[in-house]
Amino acid sequence: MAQKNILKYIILGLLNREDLAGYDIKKLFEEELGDFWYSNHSQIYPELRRMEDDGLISSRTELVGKKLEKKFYQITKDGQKLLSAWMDESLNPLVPTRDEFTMKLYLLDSADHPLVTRLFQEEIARHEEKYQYLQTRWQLLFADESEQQKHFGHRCILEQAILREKQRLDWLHRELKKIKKTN
Amino acid sequence: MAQKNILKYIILGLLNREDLAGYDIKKLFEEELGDFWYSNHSQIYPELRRMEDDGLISSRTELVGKKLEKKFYQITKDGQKLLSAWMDESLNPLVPTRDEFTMKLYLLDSADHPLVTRLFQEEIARHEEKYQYLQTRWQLLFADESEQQKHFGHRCILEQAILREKQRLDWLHRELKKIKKTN
DNA sequence: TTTGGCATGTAAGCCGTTACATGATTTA
DNA sequence: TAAATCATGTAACGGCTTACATGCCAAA
Repeated sequence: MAQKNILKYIILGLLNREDLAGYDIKKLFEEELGDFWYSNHSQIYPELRRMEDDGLISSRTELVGKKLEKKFYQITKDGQKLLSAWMDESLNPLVPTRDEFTMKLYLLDSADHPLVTRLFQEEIARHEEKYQYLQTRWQLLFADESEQQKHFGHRCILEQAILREKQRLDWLHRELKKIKKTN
Repeated sequence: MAQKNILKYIILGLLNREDLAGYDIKKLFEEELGDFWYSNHSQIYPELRRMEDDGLISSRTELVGKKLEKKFYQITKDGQKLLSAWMDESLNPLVPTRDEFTMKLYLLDSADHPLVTRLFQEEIARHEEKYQYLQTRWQLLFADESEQQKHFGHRCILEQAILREKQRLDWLHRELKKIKKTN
């Protein structure tokens, strides 16, 4: 059984707000949700088909231009029932994070190891980049105060992601300083 | 290809410090590393076998009691080479977190929804429990100052995990307060 | 003597990634 | 008109979880 198929419920949740095509869902993951959930299109399309077979969603086709077909899905009554059951359910157990940086640090097993500094610098650089990107995005989307109240969910995710990066960076810088002192 | 087989390198890193049996590795994941890496024993044992077939590790058997056999693995020269190559390599791209709580919150799409408060309370409760557990563990292991200098890696992981839980809890409490005000 | 922990495996199957594949539309 | 983006799929495979399975040892 492996993990619960949570993607299914997330798709239901998205379709519960508006009709979407597979491509739209993919875009949402890339541009809005990706920091807390992500699926590739190669997982999305087959899932949509299965969900339609199961009667959780239905589809209609619209033309883009003259030939290109876009398949919009809408949630059904059954889908809504299943969605609200999931919403009512208690959360699944926390899955353990898998953090390659921390494991490397753990395995070096000493603050003196010559690789430690480089490891920190690499981790700092990648989080710095991400942090900058997220900040730019926030400016773009929510700097205008009239937008503050709208997009509750989107803002919630983006701000959480920004905070997470900031806290990570702070910790990394603190630890690196400590390490440099002892050497 | 999916993900890189990082478990392999972690096992190598562990065996590079001391000989271990599969069960010992399992125990390490459960008691020491679990917050930043975890694998089930059903993944560990076959992996060890493959690694031995590939000449990265070798094994010897010791008796526990009169009949029970325990298979200790040690790292080979080839294993050490591969380990140090991995250590020198740059980190793999960050994998996106999958966070069911945040997705549910996102999908409720409003601070007013009756489920929001319950959702927060549930998330707070589970992180509170974890936080308490981790704190107890720190006390147990590192309260004695003579232990402070030892176990660099273990302490690093435990303290990181504690900080993460604390920051998460702080955020949850802050947001919950905000939400209650607007209602 | 029973219970819990030690110790090592195998099998089925889902989740997710990577790669393969194709074609239309829009934009620079 | 070329490049980027829109749009939808399939195939192969590895990682990981869950469940099945067995037996020994130590401690209460």
